[in-house]
Amino acid sequence: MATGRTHRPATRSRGIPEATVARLPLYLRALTALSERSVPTVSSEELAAAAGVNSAKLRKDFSYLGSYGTRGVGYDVEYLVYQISRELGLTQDWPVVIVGIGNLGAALANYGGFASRGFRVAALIDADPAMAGKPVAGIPVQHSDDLEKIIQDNGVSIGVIATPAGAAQAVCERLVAAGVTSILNFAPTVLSVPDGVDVRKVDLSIELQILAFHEQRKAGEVAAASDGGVPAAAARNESADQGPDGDMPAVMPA
Amino acid sequence: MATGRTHRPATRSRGIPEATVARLPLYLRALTALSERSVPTVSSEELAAAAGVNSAKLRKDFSYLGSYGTRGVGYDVEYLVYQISRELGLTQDWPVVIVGIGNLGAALANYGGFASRGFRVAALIDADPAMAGKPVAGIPVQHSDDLEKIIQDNGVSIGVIATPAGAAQAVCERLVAAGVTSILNFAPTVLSVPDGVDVRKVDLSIELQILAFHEQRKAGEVAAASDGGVPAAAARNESADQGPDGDMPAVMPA
DNA sequence: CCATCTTTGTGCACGCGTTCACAAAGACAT
DNA sequence: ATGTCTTTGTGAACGCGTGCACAAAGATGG
Repeated sequence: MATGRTHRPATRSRGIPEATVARLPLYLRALTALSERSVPTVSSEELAAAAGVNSAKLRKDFSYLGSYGTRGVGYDVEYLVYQISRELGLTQDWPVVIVGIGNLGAALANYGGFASRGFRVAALIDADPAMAGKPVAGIPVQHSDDLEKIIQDNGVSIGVIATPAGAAQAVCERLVAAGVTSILNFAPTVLSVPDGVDVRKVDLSIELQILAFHEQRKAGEVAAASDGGVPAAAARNESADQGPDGDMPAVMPA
Repeated sequence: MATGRTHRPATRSRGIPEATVARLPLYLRALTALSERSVPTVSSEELAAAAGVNSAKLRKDFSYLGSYGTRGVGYDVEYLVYQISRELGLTQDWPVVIVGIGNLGAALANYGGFASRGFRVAALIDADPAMAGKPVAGIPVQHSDDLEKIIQDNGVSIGVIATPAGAAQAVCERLVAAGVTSILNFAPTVLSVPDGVDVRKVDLSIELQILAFHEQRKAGEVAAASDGGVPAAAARNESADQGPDGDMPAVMPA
C-alpha cells in the first residue's frame, strides 16, 4: 500500500468507513475483469478470492453501499461496477496535473491506469525551463510559472506531486492556493496543508524499509542477539548510508 | 499510503505492532534530517510534528523499541537513528532486483531513496530482448531468462515487480521459486504467494480513486441526489472508461 | 404451494491501534 | 540537598475494523 493518508482521524465520510473506501478500487478492478469476460453474476466468495480479501469483509463492505446482490445468486457484475464507480466518483471526469516531470513524473504521465478510470492528465508542469514545450506521453510540458493559470483554466482539483522533496511543500502551497483540494504526494516529505485538503502519500523507500524489517526477522530469528548497551553514537556505519545523495534534502521545511 | 500489505493478519512480529513498524521509516527520515543539521536532541513533541503524527503515538511507538530517551530532555538524535536503523534492518546491505524496466522500472532504478537506505539495486531485469545490455541508471538490463541465476548469484531476497499486470504473477512465482521472500509489487494485480513470503503493494490508480471519493464528497454534498433505482446495466457510460487500454489485462490470473 | 438449497446481510464479540492523562524520572537552578 | 520544571513512558478507556456464525431471503425443483 502506498503509505496511509495524512491527517483526517479516520473520518467516516457519511457512513462508509475509510478502510472500505480503500478496498472499493480493488473490488472494482476485479469486477471490471469479470465484466470483460462477460461474466453476468458473481458470488461474494468468488469476488473476494479475486480481490484477495475474505468474503465476510467483502459482504460487509458492500452492505455500506446498499443492498445490491441477490441471496442465493450473488451480485450482478455490471450493476455493481456501476454502483462502485458512482460511489467512488469515477463516473465523472477528473482533470489532474502532474508537477515534476522527472523519471517518476514521466512514468506517471505514461501510466495507463489513470486514463482508464476517468482521470485525465490535463497538464504536465516542471520548473526546468529546458523541459518547457517538450512532449512527454504526448503532452507538452509547461513551465511552473503558469501553474496557477493552468489549474484554474482546467478546473483541476487533484494534483500529483513528483518533485524532489525540497520543492514539494512550496509546490503544494501553490497548488492549494490555486484551488487544488486533493494531493497525491510522491515526494518523500511530510506535507502540511490546511483543513479541507486531502493528502495521500506514496513513498517507495518506506515500503522497502517495511519489507526489510520483516525480511530481517525471517532471516535472523537467531542472529538478533548483539543487543543492549550501544555507546550512544559509536556504531551506525556498517554498510548502510553509502552515498550522501538520497531522498532527503539538506534543509527541511520543518 | 501505498495500499496495505497482502495476507498477514497483522502479525505482531515480536511485540512491535505493524502500525508502528510502518511509521518507523517516517521517524527515521525526520531524524536523519535533524542529524544533518547537527541537532543533538529532540523532544517527542518536535519530532512528532516533523513526522506528521501526534506525540503520544510517537512515544508509544518508541516504547516498543525500548527506553531510549531522557525525561526532561528528549531523545538523542544520533542514538535514535542508530536504534531505528538497526530495528528496521537497515544496518545491513539489501540487494534488490527490479523486474520490468518500463517507464516505472526506470524511474525506480534512478530513485535515490533506495541507495541511501542500504538498498542496492543488484540487477535490472526485463523480458524484452531489445532491452538487454542497455544501461539504465548506469546498470545494464539483463534478460529475464537469467532471472533465477541473477537472484542466486547475488543472494537477493527482495524483488520489485514493475511489469504489466499480465506478467506479474508469473514473474512473482519465478522470483519466489528462486529464493525471493519479500516482494514490492507495482503491478495492478493481486499476487498470490505461499506462506512466508511478504508482499507489499503500491497501486497508483487506487490512490487516485480514493482521492476522487473524498473529492466528490467535498464537491457535491448536494448534487448526490440522483440515487436509487438504476435499471441494472443501463447507465455506466458517461465519461469514465474511455480507452480500452489501462491497467487491467484482458485476462486475469484468477 | 412447499421443501430444499444457496448465498446474502448483519448482530456480536474480539483485538488492534489511538488517545488521554498522569505518575515517575531526571535535568537544572538555588 | 531540595524544589521546581520539563518531558518521558505507560495504564486505561475508547473506537474502529475484522471475522464468526446465523437468520432471513430468494432461487430452484418437485
